[in-house]
Amino acid sequence: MADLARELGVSMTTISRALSDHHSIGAATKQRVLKLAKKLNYQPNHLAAALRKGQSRLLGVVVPYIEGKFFPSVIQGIEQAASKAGFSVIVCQSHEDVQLERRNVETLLNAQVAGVLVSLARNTQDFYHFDKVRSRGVPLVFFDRIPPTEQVNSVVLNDREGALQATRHLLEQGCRRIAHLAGPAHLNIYQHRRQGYLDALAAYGIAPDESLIITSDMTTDDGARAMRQLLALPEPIDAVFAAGDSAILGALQVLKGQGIRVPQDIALAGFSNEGFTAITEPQLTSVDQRCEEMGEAAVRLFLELSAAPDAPFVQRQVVLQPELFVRESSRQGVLSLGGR
Amino acid sequence: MADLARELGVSMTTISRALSDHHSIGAATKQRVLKLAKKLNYQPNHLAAALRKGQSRLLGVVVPYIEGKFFPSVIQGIEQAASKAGFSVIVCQSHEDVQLERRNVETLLNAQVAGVLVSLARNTQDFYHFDKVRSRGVPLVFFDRIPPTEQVNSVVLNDREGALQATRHLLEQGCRRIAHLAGPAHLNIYQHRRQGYLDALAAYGIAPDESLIITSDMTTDDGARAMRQLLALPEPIDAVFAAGDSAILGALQVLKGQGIRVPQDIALAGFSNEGFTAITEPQLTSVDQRCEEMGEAAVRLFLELSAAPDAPFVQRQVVLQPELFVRESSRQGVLSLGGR
DNA sequence: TATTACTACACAAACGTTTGTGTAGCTGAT
DNA sequence: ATCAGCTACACAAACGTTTGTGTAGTAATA
Repeated sequence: MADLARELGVSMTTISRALSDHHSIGAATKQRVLKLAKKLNYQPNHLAAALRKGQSRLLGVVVPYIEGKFFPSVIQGIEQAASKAGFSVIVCQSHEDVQLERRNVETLLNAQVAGVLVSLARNTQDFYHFDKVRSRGVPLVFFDRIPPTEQVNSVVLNDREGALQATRHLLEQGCRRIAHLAGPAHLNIYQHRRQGYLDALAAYGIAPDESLIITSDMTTDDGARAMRQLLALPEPIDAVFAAGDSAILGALQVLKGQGIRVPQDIALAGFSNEGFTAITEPQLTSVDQRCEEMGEAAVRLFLELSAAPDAPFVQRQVVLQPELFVRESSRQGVLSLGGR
Repeated sequence: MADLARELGVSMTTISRALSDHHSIGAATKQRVLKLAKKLNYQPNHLAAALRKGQSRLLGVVVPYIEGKFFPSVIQGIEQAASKAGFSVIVCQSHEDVQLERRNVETLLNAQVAGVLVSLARNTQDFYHFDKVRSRGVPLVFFDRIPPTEQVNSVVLNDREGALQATRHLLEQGCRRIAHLAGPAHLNIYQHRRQGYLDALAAYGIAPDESLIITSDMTTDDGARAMRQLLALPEPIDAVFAAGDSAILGALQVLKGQGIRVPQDIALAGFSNEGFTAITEPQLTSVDQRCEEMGEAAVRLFLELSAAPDAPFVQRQVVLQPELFVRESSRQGVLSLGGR
């Protein structure tokens, strides 16, 4: 900047204001500055600016992990929206551990991020570590896995609706004894998916049967275990809706191992629309989570918050609508061909 | 820091040096400073330090994308090793686009990252945008997809060895007409995999047949297309080795669609050991890439480089050994059962 | 004519650290 | 007695921006 100022015979103030399009700089001067900046290949030092302004162009993201489809896709969406707004993204993983989550939040604050986007770790039950974020006036947005009670800004999928769609779909296929593989109840998403399952049953006048609802951590193994348990029931089931695709995959593997036909004998539906749902045989019906939209929405929310830094807190929540992808594991055509 | 200095009646210099364990500060003073810092919950402003030192505790990473298994896992490894060394990671995607890659590198430099780790975009053919990184004295490490000719520090998989193992395995199963689905030749990895394939054939005294080598972008569709092309050959093949798992998946789908038995009629092997290789039927044999080790190695290399900032440039390369995961799509037991 | 308002710019302080240089007292070797 | 080499600390200048305040000159309004 000093070079530019010297070259043009103006002060650094003028340079700075010209570059940031300040109103008190004449259009002609702005042009001259911009042109010379390009010519000298001037690279602004964001660090200095951040230091002075107490705020950087970095956006901090904390996720439990970045495997599978969901979180990478959300991050993808975040990245895209953020870079459009001139922000860079810094991603941390909590590895499903509150302690690491706390450390991550500290790290991000120390990096003077402009905002923090968080999806909670599985075992996060208290939320004091986020107070510091708020008290520093840094916009805070939760996505997907959000604190159950706290007053926070968040963007979530309508998990209940997704589960309801999937379960209703199974009902429409003629299934009546539908089991549910549920996830840890203290995570909002699993709670809502379970509720959607129950609501769909209720709409068909079916009383919920607790022995058909199996709660676990939703891994493939958990799904397999649960499926075996369900097969051992005296009265056979005719469908399974799982709150996650890994679990339903485990279930599918058990069924195939025992020669039980899917969907003819038992229909399956999962949640997340993971990549492998289109690879298994039969392909798995699943609820798509609008991952990228979720990322974009989170960034949008952040931008709104940071546009009005000290506006009084108003809780905002964006709710995305899921979409059911019907595949072979539950398809009607196949069911009727199965001659049930 | 000013608070600390005032409280203890010393200068800020002393505080700063005490905190960074400078030799010219007495042990007693250091203790006092550290204790008070903890008590007042002093949070260092890394930005200011970075500005002053011209270097932050951020590590920049540029990858083509973060889907599938490979890059997320590498990033995982990077993250782990970096945080152990007190660095945070900032990830950018080039989306396989040189232009974006260039922009990403600029962004990272502007963020004053301490180092840059890069895996090249598919269409990156010139490397001027990395000169700026070097000229600023910022350590630069390439991983997996590296510039073919340039003198650079890098960590790569022994792709040739992996391909050789896979092809030799197919040969050991009795296959003799083995096709190869190759990737873009200007990317080192695909070149080496192709070479490994050729070397394995040579070791068995088999002359390469150009009509059996099909080059593409290695998507699932590409794999399917290639498989159809191979099936149309006058002389039938008995195995396919693909330089990527997506392509071999496409091939598998075509084979199953046509009722051709795998591995009895045609054996398959892929590369990457993607998650879905254990889900398909039959499960797919594939070469594992040691993703996390690659990330760790890249960080280690970076740390070495930044430990000796202005040492004369010595090209360093870490070569990781791949591991072949043999699964049903190529298993001997099944082959012999197939009665060939 | 006086007041206000706007344009166009410069001065200099601030952001929170790090670090080269300076100083003073002390120890041990020459 | 002198010098070198240590320890232990303070001063003040940097790092590259942003921004409140000040100062002119010009135009519009009262």
